[in-house]
Amino acid sequence: MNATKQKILTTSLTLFNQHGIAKVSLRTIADSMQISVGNLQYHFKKRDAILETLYFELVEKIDRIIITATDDLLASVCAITTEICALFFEYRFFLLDFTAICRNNEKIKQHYASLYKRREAEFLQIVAMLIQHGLLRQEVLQHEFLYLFKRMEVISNFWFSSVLTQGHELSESTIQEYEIMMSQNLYPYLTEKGKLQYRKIFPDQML
Amino acid sequence: MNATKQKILTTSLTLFNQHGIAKVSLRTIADSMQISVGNLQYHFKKRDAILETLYFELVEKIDRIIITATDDLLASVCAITTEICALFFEYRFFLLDFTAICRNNEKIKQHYASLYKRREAEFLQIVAMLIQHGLLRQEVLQHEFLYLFKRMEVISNFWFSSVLTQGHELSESTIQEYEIMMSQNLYPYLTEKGKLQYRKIFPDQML
DNA sequence: CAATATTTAGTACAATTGTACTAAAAAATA
DNA sequence: TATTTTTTAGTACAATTGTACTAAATATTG
Repeated sequence: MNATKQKILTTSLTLFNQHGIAKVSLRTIADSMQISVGNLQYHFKKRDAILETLYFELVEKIDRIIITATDDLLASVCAITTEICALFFEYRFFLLDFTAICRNNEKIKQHYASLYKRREAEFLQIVAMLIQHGLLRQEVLQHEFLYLFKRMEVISNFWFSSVLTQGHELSESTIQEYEIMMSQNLYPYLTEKGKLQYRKIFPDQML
Repeated sequence: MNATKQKILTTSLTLFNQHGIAKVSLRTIADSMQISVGNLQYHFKKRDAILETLYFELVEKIDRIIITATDDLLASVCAITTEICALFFEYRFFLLDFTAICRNNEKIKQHYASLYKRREAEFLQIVAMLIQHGLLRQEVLQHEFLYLFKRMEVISNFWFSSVLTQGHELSESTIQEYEIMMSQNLYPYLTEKGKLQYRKIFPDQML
């Protein structure tokens, strides 16, 4: 990819993360990297083209993570969580304006809707595997793990937003808290065997 | 309160819920209720004044709910959840643009930040009571119920947003799912006694 | 070198926004 | 009724936005 085009993307990402999409105009981006708006527009005909490129960049990076998951199950599920969180932080602007973006961009909206379904299926597969390995207990409520997924997805997508609304800035500790929240969310569903492994992965969390 | 002023609020609420804050200008509101922008501005000097009034309206309504909670503990906790969800739905525009609002409005931002802390304390108090009544088990992980609160707060504030990003419209079933998610979130922490009561409250959820 | 394609800058424009301001109309008050 | 206050409409304005368009500069190619 063209060097200018690439720099437009990284500059936009930085500015979006810093000030939120709504407050970053094409002029803001152009001024920030000292090129003309005309030049910027030569590389991205529509403003939304920048957004979409960044979105699919993120999606692709996440997909690459998920595929590489293999060996020790519980540990690798936790590791994936960590990696996803890091990526989410890198593209945090996106999550902070998630609803607005989906409302204004049909392309991203539709893509995420189908992505969500795919992720749901993948999650339930992992759950099935965890049960098979005797790490997770059986369901005792209707669609218990489906709702667990839904909750995890909300937390995953909106935890950064939540932190901001609490009046804090996003930082390293935000990421750490995210990981604790996600892992603790899983904990009550683990079998004794699962809890034993959990203790090894997160010794600091134990009382 | 003045009739015109009141109608401005209800009209704004409807329009905000329908199209999102960003797409509702002062002219949109004025045109919709067939008054002049000048008149609108007479009642609300700043655009944000409308927003703030609606916000504090919601806060007050929620406060009234929480205070009236008394008797059968687990059931009333669930009942409160339902009522809050109904109010959130009524003012859903607010949650759908929560981060943007907090970024742009210092007054609301600061108020919510302190409200969050208050709610956290209240939640932990209720947890203590539930434990005392033998309905909730003791903590086994560090800050386990604090993180449970954090998760509940994220889900509570961003569930509607999440549904929209999944490509669905908000409806009655959205509210129902919210209630199931929130109650199932609590379930794994209940004692045998607590689970027994749970079964009475949500017989449909049992396998 | 000459010709062509790519990249850049600059200007212009139409649309929208929040808000300030003025004056008329309506309501309240004395 | 007279006058004072409240409410309403209308106009104007400055700022910002995304984007279209033109022409110059630069790089590439033959």
